[in-house]
Amino acid sequence: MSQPATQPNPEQTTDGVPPHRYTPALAQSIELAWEDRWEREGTFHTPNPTGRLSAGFERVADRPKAFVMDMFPYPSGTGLHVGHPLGYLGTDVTSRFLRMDGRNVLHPMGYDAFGLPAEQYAVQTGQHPRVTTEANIVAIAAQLRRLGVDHDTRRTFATIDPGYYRWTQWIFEQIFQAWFDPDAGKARPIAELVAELDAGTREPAAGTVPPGRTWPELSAVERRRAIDAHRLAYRHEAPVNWCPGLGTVLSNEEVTADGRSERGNFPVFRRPLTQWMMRITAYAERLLSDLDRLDWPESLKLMQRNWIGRSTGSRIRFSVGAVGRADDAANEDVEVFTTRPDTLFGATYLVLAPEHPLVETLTAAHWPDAVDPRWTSGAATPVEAVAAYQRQASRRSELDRQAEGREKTGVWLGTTAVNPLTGRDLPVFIADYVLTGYGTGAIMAVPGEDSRDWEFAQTFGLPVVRTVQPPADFSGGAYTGAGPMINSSNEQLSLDGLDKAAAISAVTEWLVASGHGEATTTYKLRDWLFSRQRYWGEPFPIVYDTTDPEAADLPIAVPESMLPVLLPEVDDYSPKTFADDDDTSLPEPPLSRATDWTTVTLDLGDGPRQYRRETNTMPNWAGSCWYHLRYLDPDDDQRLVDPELERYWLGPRRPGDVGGVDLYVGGVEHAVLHLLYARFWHKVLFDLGHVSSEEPFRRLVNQGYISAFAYTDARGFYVPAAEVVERDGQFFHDGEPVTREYGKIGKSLKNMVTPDEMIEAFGADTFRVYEMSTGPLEQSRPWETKAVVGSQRLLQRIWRVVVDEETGAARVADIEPDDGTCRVLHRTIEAVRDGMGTLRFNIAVARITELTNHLTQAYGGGSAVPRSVAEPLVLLLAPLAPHVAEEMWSRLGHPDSLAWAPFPVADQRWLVDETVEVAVQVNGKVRAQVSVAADADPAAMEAAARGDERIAAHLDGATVRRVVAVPGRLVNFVLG
RNA sequence: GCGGGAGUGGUGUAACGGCAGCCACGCCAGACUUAGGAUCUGGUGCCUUCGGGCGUGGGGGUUCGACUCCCCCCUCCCGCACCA
Repeated sequence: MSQPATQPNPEQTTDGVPPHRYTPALAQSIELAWEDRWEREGTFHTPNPTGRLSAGFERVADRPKAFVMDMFPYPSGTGLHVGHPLGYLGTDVTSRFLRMDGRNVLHPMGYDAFGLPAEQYAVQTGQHPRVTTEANIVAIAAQLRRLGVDHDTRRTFATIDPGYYRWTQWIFEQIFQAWFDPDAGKARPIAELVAELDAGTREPAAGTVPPGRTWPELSAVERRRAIDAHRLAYRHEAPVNWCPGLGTVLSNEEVTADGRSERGNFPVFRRPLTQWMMRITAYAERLLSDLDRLDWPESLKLMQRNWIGRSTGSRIRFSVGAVGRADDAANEDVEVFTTRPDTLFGATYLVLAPEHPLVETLTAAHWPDAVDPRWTSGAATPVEAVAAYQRQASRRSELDRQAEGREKTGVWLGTTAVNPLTGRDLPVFIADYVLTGYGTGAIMAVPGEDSRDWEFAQTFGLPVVRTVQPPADFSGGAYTGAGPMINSSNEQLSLDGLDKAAAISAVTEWLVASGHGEATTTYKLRDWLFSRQRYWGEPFPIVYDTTDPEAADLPIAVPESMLPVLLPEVDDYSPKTFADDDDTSLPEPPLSRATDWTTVTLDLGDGPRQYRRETNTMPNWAGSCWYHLRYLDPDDDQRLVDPELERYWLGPRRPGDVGGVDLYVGGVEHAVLHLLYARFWHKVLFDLGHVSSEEPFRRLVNQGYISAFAYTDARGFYVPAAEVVERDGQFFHDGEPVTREYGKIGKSLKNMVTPDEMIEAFGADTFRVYEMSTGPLEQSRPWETKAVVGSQRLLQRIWRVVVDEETGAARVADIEPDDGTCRVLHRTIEAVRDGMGTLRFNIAVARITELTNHLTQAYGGGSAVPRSVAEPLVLLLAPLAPHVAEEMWSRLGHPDSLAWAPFPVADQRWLVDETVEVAVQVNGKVRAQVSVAADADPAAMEAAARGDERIAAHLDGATVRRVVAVPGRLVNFVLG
C-alpha cells in the first residue's frame, strides 16, 4: 500500500516553479488521496474491548484509553465559517497526538438535529425538517472530512435517528419511573416507593396527598396522583415561560435576563400552564458539590454555581390573622425564607409573591378604618385590590418590569402577621419584587438592612427599625454592612452587641426551641420545563386513558417493547404561533393536529383500549444529554449501553473518581444549558445503575471564538471586508474611507470566510496549522486571511527539508546529525509534547518552526538531511498537518500510515547543554553574558562573571555587598 | 450593583519569580530573477549625544531580582442581576 499518493503537478513545471514544490494544488491532491486512503483502510476505527466494534482490540489492549469528544454540531442551513472548526481541530490534533503516544483513542462525531432552528428553516424553505436537516448533515460531514479529522465514522449518528431517540425515550421512561429518595440522596425506582408506602415504612412527601388524608385512605386514582407527584419527570401546573412568538413554552435557561427568548428574541410571559417538568432541583446539592471534582474552567464552574444558587438561611413562620374577617384565620402560618434571621427584630412587614397560594385565604374582606391610601391602590376592598394587582403582575413580562425601573409596587392584603420576637403587628403585602418559586415565595421585610425593603418602605410609609449599628458617618438608607446588633432584645433573647454570625446562631437556636422556624438551604435552580409545543422533537412515550374521566389526565408510560414512539409524518408541521405580545394565547402542540396518530389502541395488560398520545415534544436538549454514551456503540438496539463498554470508556479510574469523557471541547454558551442537563441525566442513570460514572465529562475546555473585522461605509452599510485596504492606519474601500468594527463573522457583515475558500487557496493542512498557531485553544482571536500565508510557508519549508523539489524523492541520508541539531531536535520534541498536552498548539507550531528554520540553515543547499532528524520532524508535524506528514512519511519509505507510529520521545541527554550562556547582572541590570559549564557551581559562575571586562569595569571601585548566583541561570552583583 | 477573567511591539502571541518580546503576520533592506503575493538572507519595542537610557494599563509593596507574588486604582471582556 505504498504507491505514491500523488502525481507531480504537470501544469506547474513550465513556469519556473519546481515540479514537486508544495503548492496549494499539490497540497490538495495529497490531501484528497490521503483522506480516501484513511477511509479505505479504516485507519481511525477505534476498537471496543467487546461487542460488534471489537475487531482489532488485541492491538490496543495494553494501551490506556482516551475518550476525546466535541460538542456535536447543530446542522444549520447557513454552513460553516472559519470559526467553527477551531474546537474540532483542537480535539483532532489532541486525539492524533494521543493515538501516536500510545493510547486507545475514541474520537467520534455526531449531529444534534432536533429543535427549533431546523424547524424554522424547514418552515421557511417549505421542506420537511428531516429533508433539510439530513442535507445539512451531509454537507457538514463532507466539510469535516475535507479538514482531515480522524473521527471513527462508524460511530456517527444523529439525534433524529429513530434508533437513537428510541433510547432518549427510554431514558425519559427511566426518569419517569423514578423518584428521589431524600434519605438516600439518590434516585430510586418508583416501584420501591409504592412498596414502602404500602408497607407503611414511608410517608408520602409533603404536598403529594390531599390535606388531612393518609396513604391508606386514598382511592386508587388518588394514589396514582400522589405517586405521580413524586416522579422525577412529572406534569405540573405552575407559572411557566410562554413565548407566543415562538408558539412554545421555554425553560428558564432559554430565557434571557431581559425576559426574551434566547431563540428569536421574542417576549416571554409567565403563565400558569400544565407542562412536563424534570425534578433537577432534587440534584441541586450534588450538581453543586460535584463541580469540585471536575477538571473544568473555574469560570464555568462558577456560572453553574451561580445558576444553582445555593444559599443558607432560615425558614421562619409568622402567624397571621385577618383584620375584619368574619371567619377565624388566625391559625394560618406564613413561612418566609431569609438569609438574615439575625435581623428578625427589625422585620416590620411581610411580603408575599402575588402568586403565593395563601394570598386568597389571607385577604381580608374590608379595609379597616383610616387605612393608608397608598396601601389600597384605590380599590374599594382588599379582594378587589389583590385581584387587580395579581392580574397586572401576570400580564407584565420581565421586560416591562425592568423598563419600569424596579419601582416598588404592591398592595396590602388588609391582614397583619405577628413578629414572634417583638409581638408587633406586621402588615402583609403582595408585591412583585418577591418572586414565587424562590425560597418560600414570601419574605419578612427588614427595611433597615435590606435596600429593596427600604425602597418599598419609603414608597408605602412603613416603619424602619435598625438592628445593625451603622458606622457613625453612615448616611444611606438600608445598611447592609457589618456591625454590632442593636435594638434586638426581649425578655427571652438578646442579640445586642453580637456580630452577625453569633446573632444568626443565637436566633436560630431560639427559632427551633420556640417552634417558629429552623435553619434551611434553598436554591435558585428551578425544575426543568421539559415539554415544547413543537413538531421537530422527540415524542413523549406517554399515553392517557381517555375512557376513564377521573384519570384522563394521568400519564401512562408506553411499554418498553413499543419504543420508539415514532414522530408521525404530517403535512403541516408548522407551530401555531401568535403575535409576539399576545399574552392571552395558549400553546397548541402541532402533533395535536395529527389526529390519526394521537388516538391509539394499545393493550397495556388489560385488553385493547383506546388511548390518547401526549402531543408535546421534548426540548432539543434531550438528545444532547446522553450522546456520549451512544458513541460507544451506536447500533446497540438491545440496551442503552453495554456496561462493559461504559466502564472501559467512561468508568472511574480509581475509587472516588467521577469518571466521564477525558476531554470535552465546546463553546461556553452551553454553561447552564446542555452542561447542566447532561450532568443531571447522567447522575440519574448512575443512581439507577445504568452507568458506573458519576459525571459525563471529566475534563472540559471551552475553545475561544474566532472573530473578524467588518467595515462600514459612510452610509453605515457593510462593504466586503476582503476588498478593504489599509493605508497608514486608515481603511479604504474603492478609495473611500470606511470604519472598522470587530466582532462576529457572518454573511450580513460581509466578512464571511469559509474553510472551503481557505482549503481552495492553501489546502486543509495550511488551514489547520494556521488555526492552531494563533493562540492557545481557549483563547478567542481575530481571523486574518493575509496571515495564513505564514503557515503555508512553514509547510513549504518543511516539505523542502524532506523532499527534493525537482525529483519528488526524499532528500535524506543515513548520516549522523551534528550535536547542535540534536539539541534543537530534542528540545523541540519536549516542547511539542508539552504544547499538545496542554492544548497550546501555538507553542508546538512555534517550536516546529524553529527546528525547521535550523534545518533549513544547517542542511540547505544540496546537503541531505539526516534521516534521524527528518523522521521525527514529520512525526511531530503529523497531528497538526496530517496529510502532508503522511505523504512525507510515505516518501521516506514507510508503507503504513503514521497515524499509529510512535510519537517522538526526547532523549534527556540532549536536553542538557555542556555549557550555558548565563546573564550577569549588576544591581539587577543585565550587563554581560558569560559562558560557563552547565553544572558550574555558584563560586565558579561568580569567578567567570568577574573575568568579564565589562563586569570588571562595573565592579571597579564599588563595594560588592552580595552576590547571587543561580546555577544555569545568572549571576547578580549587588553593589553597596 | 454582585461575581469572574484579562490588559506585553503596528497585529496574533511567548517567557519554572532569573537575559521581556520565542514563533508568525506586517514592514524595511539585500540576493536570485524578464517578472513575483515565489524562494532565500538580514533587520525591525521606544528614545539616544551610540556611552547608554526607558519600556509588560497606572501607583505602591515584597525580593538580590517582578509580565509573573501582594495591596490600591483605571480600562476592557464575560456571567448574574429585585434570588430575600
